[in-house]
Amino acid sequence: MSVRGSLLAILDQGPCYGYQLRAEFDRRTGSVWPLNVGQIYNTLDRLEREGLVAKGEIDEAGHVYWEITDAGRAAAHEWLTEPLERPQGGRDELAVKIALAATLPGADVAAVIHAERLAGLARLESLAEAKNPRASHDHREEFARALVVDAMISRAEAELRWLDRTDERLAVHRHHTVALGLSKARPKRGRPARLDTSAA
Amino acid sequence: MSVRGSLLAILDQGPCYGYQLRAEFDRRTGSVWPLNVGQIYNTLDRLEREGLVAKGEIDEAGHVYWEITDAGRAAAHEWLTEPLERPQGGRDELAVKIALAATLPGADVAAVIHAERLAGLARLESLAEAKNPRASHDHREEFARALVVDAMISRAEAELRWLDRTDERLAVHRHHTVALGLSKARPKRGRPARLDTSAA
DNA sequence: ACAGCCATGTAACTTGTTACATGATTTT
DNA sequence: AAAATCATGTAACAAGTTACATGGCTGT
Repeated sequence: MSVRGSLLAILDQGPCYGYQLRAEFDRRTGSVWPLNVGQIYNTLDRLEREGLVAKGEIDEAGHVYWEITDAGRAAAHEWLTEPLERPQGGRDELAVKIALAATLPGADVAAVIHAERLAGLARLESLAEAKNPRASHDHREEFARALVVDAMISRAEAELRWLDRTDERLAVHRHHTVALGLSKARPKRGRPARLDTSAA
Repeated sequence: MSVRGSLLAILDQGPCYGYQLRAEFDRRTGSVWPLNVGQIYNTLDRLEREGLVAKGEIDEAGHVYWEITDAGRAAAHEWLTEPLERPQGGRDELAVKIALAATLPGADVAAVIHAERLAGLARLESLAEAKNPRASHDHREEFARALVVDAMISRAEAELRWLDRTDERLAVHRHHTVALGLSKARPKRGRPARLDTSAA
């Protein structure tokens, strides 16, 4: 919902045309996440379908301006006011992967963790570089960039710490079995059925 | 890709039928993210289209078993081996929202941050509760649950810290202007055009 | 003249997600 | 007999993402 919400919030400041919206999004997020222009037009169409924005005038230069509707204003306000809904299946990709790996008899969890750890460190490094102020930027855009990069660093560090903790935990519990074969305790009542590469 | 990858990784252990796959996924992730069964069948169909899995035998009880193909095995291996690709537009929803709010002349950033902070604390609290071992579980499933819950706590804490830092930073820089009106510096060459609810 | 940015759009696709329909079998 | 669980599926949607087509204008 971040593109959706962002466009609404920006349009709440006044009519904009598509290409301009991208520029606004970029400015306001420190140009950290380049946004494909096509997506702007897609999203505008979808927002129009929902009655949250409307096609407005076209100026002499041919720019197609979009305006926010009352419903759109309400939606923008809600997006800002209400805390982000973490969708039901807000799965943490990394956690899923490591948890899976830890329970697969065949897999080398330590190697998986190590690979992710390296990638995390690399990411951190490039983020540290991205932190250095850019040259030609507006100082407000620079500020936005700092916020955003800081968030990414924060998250990356948290992931690394978690990976380390998990690695240790696994090392400690290594002598216990963590691996899970395909469950033999099948549902209630089909006759048992087949297979089992299990190693429990 | 976490459902996709998980199914492949599980099927790599041996053939399973749909309903069973959900049980396996749940067990291996501590039942933290309940997975709609329908999605299993959807995903299996999609994986079949890609040639990564194939419909296998049906046992006496009527269970439709799925098998992994060689290509599927390769994909599963890659999913585990290669660090997760953070997609291009790997936008951090929270960071986008706060950055946007911070640059909108009209918005009350502090309030937005405060709301997210409260939500974050609430989440942390419910996670702390979710950390308590469940009764009837297998101890390995309990372990998986611990890993996953820990990851979520770790992330939630990181977000809270970032929110606090950001709040402070904004307070310090409050006297400087952070708000960004719609850019007057329009692209190169259309005649200026219209509007401006800007407040810079 | 040619490269490159400005600008608008379209089509297709991916992953995830829900809601619903259907029926068999257990459990109460 | 009713409620719950097992089990398989379908249809539709949401949000994001890319690749491509098209044209005008601008600076070199």
